[in-house]
Amino acid sequence: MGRTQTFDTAEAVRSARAVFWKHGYEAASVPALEAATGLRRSSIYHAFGSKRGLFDAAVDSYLDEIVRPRLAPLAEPAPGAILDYLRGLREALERAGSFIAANGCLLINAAGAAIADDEAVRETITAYRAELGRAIGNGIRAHRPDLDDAETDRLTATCTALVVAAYALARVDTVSAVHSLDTALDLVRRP
Amino acid sequence: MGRTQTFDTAEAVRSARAVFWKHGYEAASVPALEAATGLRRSSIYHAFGSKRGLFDAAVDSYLDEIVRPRLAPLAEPAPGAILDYLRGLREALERAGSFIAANGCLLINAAGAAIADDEAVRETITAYRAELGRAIGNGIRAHRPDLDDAETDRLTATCTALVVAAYALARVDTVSAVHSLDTALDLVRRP
DNA sequence: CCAGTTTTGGAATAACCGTTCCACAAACAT
DNA sequence: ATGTTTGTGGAACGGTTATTCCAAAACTGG
Repeated sequence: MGRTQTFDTAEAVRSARAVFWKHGYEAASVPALEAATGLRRSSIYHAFGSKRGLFDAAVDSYLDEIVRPRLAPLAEPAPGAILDYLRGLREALERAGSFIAANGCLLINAAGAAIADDEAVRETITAYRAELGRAIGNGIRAHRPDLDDAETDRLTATCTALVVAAYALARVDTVSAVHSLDTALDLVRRP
Repeated sequence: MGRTQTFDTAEAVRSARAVFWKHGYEAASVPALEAATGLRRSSIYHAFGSKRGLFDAAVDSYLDEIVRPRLAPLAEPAPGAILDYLRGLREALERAGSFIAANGCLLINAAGAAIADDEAVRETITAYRAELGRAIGNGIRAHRPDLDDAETDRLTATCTALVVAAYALARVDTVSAVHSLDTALDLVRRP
């Protein structure tokens, strides 16, 4: 073996994730990542290979620690889960201090940025959207077993798009973002 | 007076607009803007003051020449206008070579980028979303006079969000983007 | 305790960023 | 034709970018 790493990798990635989330990939400078993580350049490059490597780790961390915990309850056939999900997101978007209100979604932000020119990033975002859609579909099926397949699919597509739209505008227009989720809640509850 | 300008301002802005649209504000370098417009730095800075000044001109041009012509037909009480709008957007998103398919919406891309930290840009995007929502509302009222106010508002909000979501994912996931518009068409046509 | 291995601190790199400046070219007013 | 004003070409600016390199530090297996 050799010298042992003095920092906690997951914690460093979490700090870097906040920077990427707030500023986007291109505007997140290495000095800013150093400051946030408390690491020196050499440690970052040694551990992650490149700024891009750290970003990839941040995205994985984002999916595992932020996205999936939020979607997890939808996997179970609980009728109220979809409402809880939408209400939770709405509350997060409305709470002024919250990270998600100030910065939206790391991956949906990336979808409109230069980093999305990268094929691997595009695939990650596409897979994320698919995962979001499946989770919402599960939630809707559990809440509205009365709907037929076509109606379920339509409501799922609508609801997922409403969530995507809320994320896309979160940083810029809180009112629209929250309104988007209210509409989703309305549609899901509708007789 | 003095020496006359040798280039067409509107044409230069159009060229710059394409660069900002494709790469986003921060990733659009001044050399790239020089190459696209055919101007030298000095002419750009003389005419627009800064990279940011050129961006603002590009945004105005985007609204006047791209967004508003597309929304204009919705201002008149034509029942088919909303369907034409959604179908036109769908077609543009699906056509592989189209600029909008490759780059989405200049302003919605900006909403998730670092430039959105600027208050003036946020206001522009908020106003744009409002304009989009009003236009879609007009189109829906004309197409579905049977709906009451609450139903009209809900359908408008849903439809606008579906368009925003389509734009947000256009660069990354054409399938989802087109599906989002199909869902909008479906909802608008629904009995 | 020493040899081997890995991490860390810090300086150095070259390329690029947006912006400024100045001399020269070109047009209009007189 | 001359003086004045404005646009253009091109070099130069300081600052920042991501990345690399190397020597010193710290740990482990023998």
